[in-house]
Amino acid sequence: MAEDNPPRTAKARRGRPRQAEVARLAGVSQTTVSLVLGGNKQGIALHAETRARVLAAARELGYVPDPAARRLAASRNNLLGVFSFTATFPTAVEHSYYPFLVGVEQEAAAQGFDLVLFTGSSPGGAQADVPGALERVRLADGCLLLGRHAPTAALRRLVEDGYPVVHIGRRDDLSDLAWVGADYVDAGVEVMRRLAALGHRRAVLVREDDDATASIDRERGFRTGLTAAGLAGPSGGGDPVVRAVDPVAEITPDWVRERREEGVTAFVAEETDTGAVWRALLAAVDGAGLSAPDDLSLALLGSPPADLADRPEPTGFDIPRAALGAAAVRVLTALLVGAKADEPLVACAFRAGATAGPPPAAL
Amino acid sequence: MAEDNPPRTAKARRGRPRQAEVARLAGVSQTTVSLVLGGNKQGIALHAETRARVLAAARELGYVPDPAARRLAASRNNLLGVFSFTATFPTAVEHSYYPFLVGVEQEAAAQGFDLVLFTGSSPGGAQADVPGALERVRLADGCLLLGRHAPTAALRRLVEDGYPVVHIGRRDDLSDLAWVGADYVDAGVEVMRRLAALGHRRAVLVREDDDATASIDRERGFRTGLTAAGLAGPSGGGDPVVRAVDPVAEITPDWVRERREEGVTAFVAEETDTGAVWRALLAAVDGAGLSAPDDLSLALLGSPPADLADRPEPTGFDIPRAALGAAAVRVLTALLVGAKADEPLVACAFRAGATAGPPPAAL
DNA sequence: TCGGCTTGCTAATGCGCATTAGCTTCGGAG
DNA sequence: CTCCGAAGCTAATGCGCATTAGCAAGCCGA
Repeated sequence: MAEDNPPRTAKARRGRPRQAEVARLAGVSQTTVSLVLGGNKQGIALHAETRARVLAAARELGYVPDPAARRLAASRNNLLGVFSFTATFPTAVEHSYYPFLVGVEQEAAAQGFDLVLFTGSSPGGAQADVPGALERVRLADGCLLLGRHAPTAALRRLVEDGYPVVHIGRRDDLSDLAWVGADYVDAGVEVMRRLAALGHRRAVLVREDDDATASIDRERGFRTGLTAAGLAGPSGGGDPVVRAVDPVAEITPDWVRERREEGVTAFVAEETDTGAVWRALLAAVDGAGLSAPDDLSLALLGSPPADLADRPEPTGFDIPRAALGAAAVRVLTALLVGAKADEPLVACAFRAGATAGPPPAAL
Repeated sequence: MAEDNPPRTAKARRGRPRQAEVARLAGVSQTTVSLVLGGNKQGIALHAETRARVLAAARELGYVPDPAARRLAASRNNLLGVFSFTATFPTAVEHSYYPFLVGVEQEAAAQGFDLVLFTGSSPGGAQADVPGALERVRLADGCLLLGRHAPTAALRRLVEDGYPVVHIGRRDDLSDLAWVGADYVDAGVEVMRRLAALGHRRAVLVREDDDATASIDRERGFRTGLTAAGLAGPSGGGDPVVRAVDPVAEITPDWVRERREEGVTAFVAEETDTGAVWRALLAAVDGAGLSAPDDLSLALLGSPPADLADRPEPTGFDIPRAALGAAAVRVLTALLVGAKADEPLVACAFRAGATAGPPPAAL
């Protein structure tokens, strides 16, 4: 396979000029060229005229440093990795990491880093955890993790090696794993505070039967807010939190009516991947012949599913995805220089929406 | 596994493992490691067991090649660059490159390349045209370009150096620049063919007063299709193509009525960044008290603006953005192995939509 | 017995740059 | 006159890898 490429076409240029060629033109050494063009941060004495000659030569030849060589010599890549455990750009928009990436890219650019996208799954769909997949991220100076299904073992290994990793989304299973997350608790408290301010006295939360940290946090926010705002659950004494295994089957018009009879005027749902809980709640309220915000108030702990864009905007909060992405980058770059990041929680933005109002006077 | 690295703490392994460390673990030379991991394309004899030992050692240490070093030594590193001249992930959805990236990521993954996103312009707007910004892409084996405002000079330089670049979107200003684009001409012809098949005899195209290649191509598609389908322009003999400098001011209800009196039953608009032309046409038709597809037919050469999602779906075609991204990757990888790419045009998908039908019998 | 072949591996080199440790000169203090 | 230090520059080295040349055995036929 020894096809020698040196003898290119006469026209084809012999590559870009090197520092050595600039040096020859300027009558100095390559070292001097590097010094001049590199800004001479080490403060080595250089004659102004020499400097000028080098600069002139560089301009004349159109010299541009080779980024690969520069990075090799400086032993940094200026690359941040983004690893997601599903395709980073899935076709199904609802699972898209796009909003996070908006923030990631902005912050990375601001800090002078480029981004490398790794895909955890192979394209064919036969993505059964390619063994070394996660290891590839070492190519970058540090890496951001997206998605819930990070293989713990592979991850632990990276972390233990001292490789800088930041997980987007709260994550407590690996003690040394840095993460950033949305402050669901605080956001939930705020929502409950608003409901109380509107005059509500009794509320329930419908959530998935799931133990994702995000769900847990949202429930905690609800409960904390409930207490803090002086609210209560149904008068029957039942738990104000309902875990729905099958929302459609459990959150029925009758269920809504029963809760109302127990004095509940505010119904809160948590955001889920599919929006199933919120959807079920809306359907049940409709089915009961009621409507928000007149007959009762609805709130959603999170953002509504995209396909419900035509429905009235839910009262609740938005997860600041872009801000989370940016925060993750900041934590990561802090790790790169050995600093410990401070606050990993990013505040959610309260969304007034149109599904909550004062409770009906009748109740 | 032995802790015989003198200088390091037992705990902290400095940085990623090198080939030299893999070699030590496997009891071979760095050369052998490079051979094994590099696929040994030079066909040097290697014992299968040695190979296995090396692979095992590499896996154990989590070895990943350094892209910069690889690039420096071999001029390739399995990385494809994506460079855009505005933020790759802009907040404004209409300028989003997301749809392209879907295809780019899929195809790149399929071909075993990872992606480097070069953060071309900073979101803050601070570094409009950092001189060397484009040069950074040389870290990747080849690069995809997105966006219209690529600095021609910097680009020419890359191309002339033989660096593989593919522009997404037709581009003829740089003779040796490879590109992929949507086949607007063919798509336009198809739309006109359909209109003719529905019974229309006279049509007009409203377009921006703009010389973007995409606009030119769409107009060409319209004209070609008009002729091919045996259609004509207004009976008055005016040009069937209207360049609207200010669509809102020019495309009025009266204008629509006049064209209809000239026998025009099909009104075609081109897609623009803002959707202004299509919007103006819809407004004018409404204003004239007419409606599509009963009183006349409307077609849109391209996709409707997102905020008009609730309006009836326009008849027309969709630009296959994901397919374009994938095609761009294929062209790029072809360039990498020195092959010349064949067909840079990707077919658009006809969209039946709901704004076109047979012309009213009265006319 | 020996040259020639094959098999299996390694030493050495260089990619383009940044960095460090010098090596000259020259002016001035002693 | 020395001697010293600053000014002004360069040789040498290494970053991590791919690649080339070549070395050491083992084997075979003559």
